[in-house]
Amino acid sequence: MKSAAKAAQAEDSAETGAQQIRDAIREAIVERRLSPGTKLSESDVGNLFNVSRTLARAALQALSYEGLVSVEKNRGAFVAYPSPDEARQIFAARRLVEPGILREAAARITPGDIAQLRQLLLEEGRLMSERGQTARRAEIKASGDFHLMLAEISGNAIMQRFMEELVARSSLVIALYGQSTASSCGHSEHGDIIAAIENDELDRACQLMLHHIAHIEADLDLRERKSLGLKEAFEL
Amino acid sequence: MKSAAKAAQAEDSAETGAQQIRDAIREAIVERRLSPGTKLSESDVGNLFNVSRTLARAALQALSYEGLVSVEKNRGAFVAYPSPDEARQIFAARRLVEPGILREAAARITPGDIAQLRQLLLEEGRLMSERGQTARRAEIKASGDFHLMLAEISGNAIMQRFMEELVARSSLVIALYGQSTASSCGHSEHGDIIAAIENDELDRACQLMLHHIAHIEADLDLRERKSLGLKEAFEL
DNA sequence: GGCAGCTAAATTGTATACGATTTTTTGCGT
DNA sequence: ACGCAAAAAATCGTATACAATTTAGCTGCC
Repeated sequence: MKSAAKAAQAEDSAETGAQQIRDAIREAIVERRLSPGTKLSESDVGNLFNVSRTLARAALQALSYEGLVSVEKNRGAFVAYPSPDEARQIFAARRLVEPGILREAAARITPGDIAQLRQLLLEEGRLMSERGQTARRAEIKASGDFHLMLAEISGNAIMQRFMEELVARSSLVIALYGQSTASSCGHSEHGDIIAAIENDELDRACQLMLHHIAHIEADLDLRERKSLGLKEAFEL
Repeated sequence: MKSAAKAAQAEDSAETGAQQIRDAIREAIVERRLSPGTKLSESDVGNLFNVSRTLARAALQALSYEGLVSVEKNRGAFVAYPSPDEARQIFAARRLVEPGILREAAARITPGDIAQLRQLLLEEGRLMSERGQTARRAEIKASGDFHLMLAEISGNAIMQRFMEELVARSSLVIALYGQSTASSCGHSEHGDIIAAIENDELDRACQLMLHHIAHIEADLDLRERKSLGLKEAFEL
């Protein structure tokens, strides 16, 4: 079993080629193989995937709707470079919606769901102890998948899609402003949340979730880095 | 002053022609000049706006991402026809996020904002008493603008965009499943919410908001209409 | 040496063209 | 008449082509 919680397209198939490209680029962004600010020219993307610029462009447009790339008129597309203010808004949004999602998920959670969550947690822990870039990237994804799975359990496809966007953008923010070496320190917190759900301590679970998000945010250094790339960079 | 709460593109200009088409079609959908299920072929859209299919397609793709149109592979784009279940999810999402938005908005609201909200309310009331399709459509939009303006006041652009999507899709749902003749009965409820905010009765304001959403939802008749278009339609 | 202005290269914006898939129409047989 | 099969029309998926804009490089002048 590969990447779990992806849901994929149960439909007849991969609707159009652009979707695949979009997904591939998104994955690369979320796993931080593409750094914020990297230029994604339509021709390059097209060549890379052996498709025409038309499809490349469509994929980039789609990613722009999700806030993962920003397209500037007549200048091109770049991996999004969230400002500190954007970063704050992203986490404010998560604090706003995740407790609600948690409540809805708890209301309809099944033993099978809990088992799956635990499995995810185990995987996450295993990756944490492993070495290497590959493991690190997988860990980043697994950490987000926990939140995504809760959204999936909640049964609300709209909130699920919204959470996918928020988690992806969070990854960008952490890549930019994160300080701690550990990609997502709060591994144990995930476990605590599951435990609280199992014990029907709903309010406590929400509290834990809020703390968890706060912890992630506390690890950020949200200060305007004005690139300082000219004189200042050599003045020290 | 025209449609208020639109924010528009403060940037240098209308980024690309596709955006304009997208906005025009979205407005038509939200104002219910386009009914759910209406086919939007790329050629027709292109001809209508005197642009190539390329731009028409881009606009439709964008609308598809917002959930306002659904594109079916090799079949075309249609104005979205939300299922009863989708409708429930849309309103569940609103119940989930709107109280939170309200809280954030209340925390940073200014007297000027309140004045604007009141103005919006006045306009809404004026339209309610007016006759004619045009007034009806303007009323629909004004009713949504109240919720949108709260999101704008909250200062969170992400939540604002999300609310824009939810409000637009709500309009589709109401068009499909709404029963009452009044487009949005709860006009007075908007006023009550503002009053509660002014009096710093935050919890009450949230309660009112939840009731307001519940009222809108209560006006829906969410039952699978299976088109019953052949025999059944004449058998009664 | 440095800067203004112009020219050329690269990149995006939009249109058109062609192949693939679906839908409709036509026509035949029963 | 009815149903079914094959052809025709319409529509979407993708590629290519051309125009417009930006960026980089260069020349010449100060």
